[in-house]
Amino acid sequence: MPLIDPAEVFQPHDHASCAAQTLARAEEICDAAGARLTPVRRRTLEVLLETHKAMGAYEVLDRLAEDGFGHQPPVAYRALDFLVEHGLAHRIQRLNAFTACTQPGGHAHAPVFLICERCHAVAEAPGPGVRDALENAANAIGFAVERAHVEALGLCPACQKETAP
Amino acid sequence: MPLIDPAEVFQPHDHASCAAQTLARAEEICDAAGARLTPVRRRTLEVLLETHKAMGAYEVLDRLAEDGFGHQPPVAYRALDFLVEHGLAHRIQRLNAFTACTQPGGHAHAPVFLICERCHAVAEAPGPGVRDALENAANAIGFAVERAHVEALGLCPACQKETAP
DNA sequence: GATGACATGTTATAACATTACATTTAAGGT
DNA sequence: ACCTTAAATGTAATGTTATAACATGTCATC
Repeated sequence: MPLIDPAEVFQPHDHASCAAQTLARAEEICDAAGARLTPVRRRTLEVLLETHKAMGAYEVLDRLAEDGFGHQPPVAYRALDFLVEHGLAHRIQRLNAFTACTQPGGHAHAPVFLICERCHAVAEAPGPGVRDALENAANAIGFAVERAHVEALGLCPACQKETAP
Repeated sequence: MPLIDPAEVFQPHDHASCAAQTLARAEEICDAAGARLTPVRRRTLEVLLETHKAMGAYEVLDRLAEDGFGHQPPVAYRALDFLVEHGLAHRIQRLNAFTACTQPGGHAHAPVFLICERCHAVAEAPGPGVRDALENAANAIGFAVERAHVEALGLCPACQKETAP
């Protein structure tokens, strides 16, 4: 039972509850892993959860600084790294930016990212099918995949409607 | 008939001929497209072709400067952008770096990249299977994919042997 | 030989990321 | 409670990657 359906990310939804539930789930995950969701880390996740767009580290940093945390880059990068390590956020390579995980603990930590070029929202689609295909392609030449980044650029359902007519 | 088999990239091979053939093919492609493979651009491609590792823009820039071209970042970025636009090179998002295309004109311009974490070589495997799986995952939520970056990290065949025993 | 499109050179700066070191905080053992 | 230690945070300095903006040069075409 995903917290939010991938398709809903691109549509208006009860975002307050979407964010609150994800945050609650994040706390459970940290608890279970014996990891500490400290104030900066928690606040960083809250900031990322405000939007489904990816956010740059410096934008996060500005927000943290406003809240009284340090205003040097490592403050943001450390918190973001923690979140990524624990599967609570993802780095979007294509954008050099970060986004809160919408499925923490979900689909085997191997999502594919769908990045809308018009509204800049980022959704996570289930990755297993794509991973399998990738494994096949790699195995065919003897390459052993450890992890993969799959990022698609295109138009989300809502923006397709806006653009076409 | 690919210029070089993906698997060979990770093994010793006649690299001089590999590079020369690719360069020749690049010239044909530019000709056919009415694009000009000017001295900087050609030299940039030659530099990338020296190795199957991805190369950062500033490393390329240094090489160009040595050869008497300008030594400001745009010199390298413009040449690299040209090569990428014409399918003669690829940007590897994960590494913020560039690599010469080993299959110019080949497998529908939709390769998946295999990045060896030990020797840092980058190979291109045929992407269609992966693209199809990605299309399926995206279509399921109404997302229209325009292009995608698929990058796998792991160990190439040669480095698996080196590491295991 | 003027025009216009493309390509290159150069300056400056923006945007993203890390190293290194000092200080504080929290957890566990005695 | 107190000490020890590991983890987390703060801060300064710097490194790396990328682009904007504008000037100059080159070349094909008319």
